[in-house]
Amino acid sequence: MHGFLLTRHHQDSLEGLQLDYWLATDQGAVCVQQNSQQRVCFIDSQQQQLALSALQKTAYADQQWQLKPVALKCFSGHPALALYVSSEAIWRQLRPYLQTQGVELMEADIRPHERFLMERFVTGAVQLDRPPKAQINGAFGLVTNARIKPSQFTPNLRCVSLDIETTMNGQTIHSIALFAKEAGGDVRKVWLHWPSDSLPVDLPEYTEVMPNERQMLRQFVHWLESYDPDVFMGWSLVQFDFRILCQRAKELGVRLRLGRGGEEIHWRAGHGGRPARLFMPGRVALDGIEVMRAATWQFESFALEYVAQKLLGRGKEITKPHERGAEIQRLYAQEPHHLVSYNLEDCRLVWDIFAKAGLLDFVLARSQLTGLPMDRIGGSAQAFDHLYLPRLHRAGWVAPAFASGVAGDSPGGFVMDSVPGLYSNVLILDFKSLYPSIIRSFMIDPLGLITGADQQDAVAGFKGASFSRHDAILPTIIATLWQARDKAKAAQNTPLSTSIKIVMNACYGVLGSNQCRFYDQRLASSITQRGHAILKQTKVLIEAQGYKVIYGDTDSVFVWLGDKTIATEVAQSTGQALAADLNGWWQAHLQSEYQLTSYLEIEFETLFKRFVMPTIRGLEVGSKKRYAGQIVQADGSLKTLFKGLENVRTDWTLMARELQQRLYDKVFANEPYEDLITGVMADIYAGVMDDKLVYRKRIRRPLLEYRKNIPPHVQAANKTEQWLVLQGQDSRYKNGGWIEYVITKSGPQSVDMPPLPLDYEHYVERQLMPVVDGILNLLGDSFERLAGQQLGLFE
DNA sequence: TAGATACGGTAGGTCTC
DNA sequence: AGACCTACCGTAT
Repeated sequence: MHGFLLTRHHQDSLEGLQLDYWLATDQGAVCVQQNSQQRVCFIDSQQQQLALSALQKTAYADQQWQLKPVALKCFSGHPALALYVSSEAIWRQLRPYLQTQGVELMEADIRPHERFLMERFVTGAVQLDRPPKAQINGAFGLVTNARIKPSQFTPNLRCVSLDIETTMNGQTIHSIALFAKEAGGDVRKVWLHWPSDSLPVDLPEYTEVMPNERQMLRQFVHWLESYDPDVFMGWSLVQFDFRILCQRAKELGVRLRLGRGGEEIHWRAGHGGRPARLFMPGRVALDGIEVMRAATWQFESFALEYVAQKLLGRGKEITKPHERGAEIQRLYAQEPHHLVSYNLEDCRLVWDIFAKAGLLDFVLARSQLTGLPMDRIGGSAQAFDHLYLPRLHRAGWVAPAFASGVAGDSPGGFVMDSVPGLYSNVLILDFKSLYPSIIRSFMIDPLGLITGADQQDAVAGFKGASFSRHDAILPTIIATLWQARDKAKAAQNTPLSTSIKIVMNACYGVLGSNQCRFYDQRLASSITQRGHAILKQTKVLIEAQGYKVIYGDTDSVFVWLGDKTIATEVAQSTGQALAADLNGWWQAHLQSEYQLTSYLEIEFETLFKRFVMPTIRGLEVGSKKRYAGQIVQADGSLKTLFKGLENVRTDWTLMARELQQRLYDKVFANEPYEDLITGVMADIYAGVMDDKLVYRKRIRRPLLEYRKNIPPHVQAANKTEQWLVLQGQDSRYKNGGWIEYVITKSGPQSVDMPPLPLDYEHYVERQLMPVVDGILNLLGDSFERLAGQQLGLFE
């Protein structure tokens, strides 16, 4: 029998430590229980006496812990001892005590339910050695002490999209909506809490009206028990909807038994920027925002309205964000039938976003690759552990305790000085997954770093590192991921190839983070400094072919083919030929110089027909991480692409961003631009551009924490807060958030407040002029000249 | 319980003349 | 008033 892991927990039971796994299978939900398990961690044999005497001082008898030699070595080179503890309660006492006694515990942070999976190489899908026994109510199957193996099973999950509407303070729930698409048709359900005797009219047929909130919650739980979903989807689902649901249920004395074994669900706040967590055995709550971020989707705003508009081309039924809260209250009071349909529509939007963006496939792929639970976002360090530790143990080693490697800074990517100017025919060559390919080619590996130290044939790294050619684990993991990614790409499975790319890159990221147990300056530097060398040498090789490299960042080089007219096809084949040459050179070089196989792979990625590399503002030197260029799209049309420039910066006004787009288009097309600029300037002064003069910026901290200086967006927020008090309204910015503000003749103020005359001089000088001069100066022209002419006309 | 560094630009704030 | 430094934000890779 095969299944896919939904949730995992551990707890003390009468039979020792118990592990609970919930699986989705083709025969419904299955609970797998493993009894009599133990906590395990490791101790350096040098600390044996210290550990023993500390343990014997505790109140716990020998049967509750065991310290045994095992056939594993520590990174120190000494043999390791394993400490087994039979209950979580005792573990919680022993662990801090041993640590205060100076005993260093290795792998003590690996929780037993994770260790059980990883030591069996199980990530997302599992195979059971026996069928489950159906439970009395038939709702799920139970297996005790199964043997489990990894599997490639892909589940058919039963999902449901959830959304609630509440009063503005979240103290009362008006309605709860669920939506799902099934083969047999759409599932629609809205529970409306309506205390009055006179029922509202025109309610959609899927509405169920309940006389009070308590009964609404009960009915909601009751319905879900029989629908029995595997996955809840939503928008801020855990942070908002489940928080309110749990809070209200508690206040009203309703038990939200939504766990699959009848467990009451618990909501736990996140601490220190971490997301909130939900305890719900057997079901997964997926927040669309978190999943999209993890899948590297980027939006100017993750408001449901905005994402739906961008992705689906349709938005919510109530659009103005500031009025939304009040509008919902009005709807509930006056037009409950509209509130019901609005509530359901939000569910449907979330469902459609998940479908369109392939989010569920992404979550499954990621879980299958990393072994992390489906609802765990981020967690690169854990994903690394899940893949690395079992292989390390098989090789006979125990992972070091935290922060035991060589500390110190490691450089990041190498960014070339750029050659500013306006060009034709610039192409980008790009190393595909440079850091993973360096890890793979140069045998970068935490274990190899230890064992390579006294191996004659080791590969030299940086900062004194040398890496074993024989013991490397990470290069093998990368190789497997790399092949899987090529396969996913060939099958056009984007969610899968995206997750593989993220996991591969995270393998570098965690090694450079002192939060990772394998952190060592020599590991991170052997990757990044090798990258520097590769990029510099690549530039030399290209220039030896007679082309100029005008820029490069970390894994890319920008090659200028010369301003003569070149047919697109010719430029493209030049790029491909260059890439092929370089790949061949690196293969030969690594073989002859290091006797290594090169997995470095440079690719011709982009051809710019026209290209701008600006200078730093007010200087002659070229800028970095800022450029624009004109690409040829698949249908033959031209498109201008911006990187880093004002056009892509959300903290610049729409006026400046749009002007930059139109101005660059004109310059690339060799069209006159004067009228465009003077026209926009005239429009600003005429007051017809006011709605495009709004700044939007995040207030990243609570207002009171801005002490050293008060930037304009914070000034605007402070002013608004004072005004809100006078209006008798609630604070809006006290804890930060987003603010939209304008610069008026009496300073910055938010768009919430009654409008004042705008400071048009500010906008011309600080928004229009920088954008215009950014490109005109390269043409020997300037805004000053244009403005002077304009003034001349008026004189 | 936790991926990283590199970069540019604006505006606020301080120092100097 | 202008030079210089720093805080803050958003971005590239």
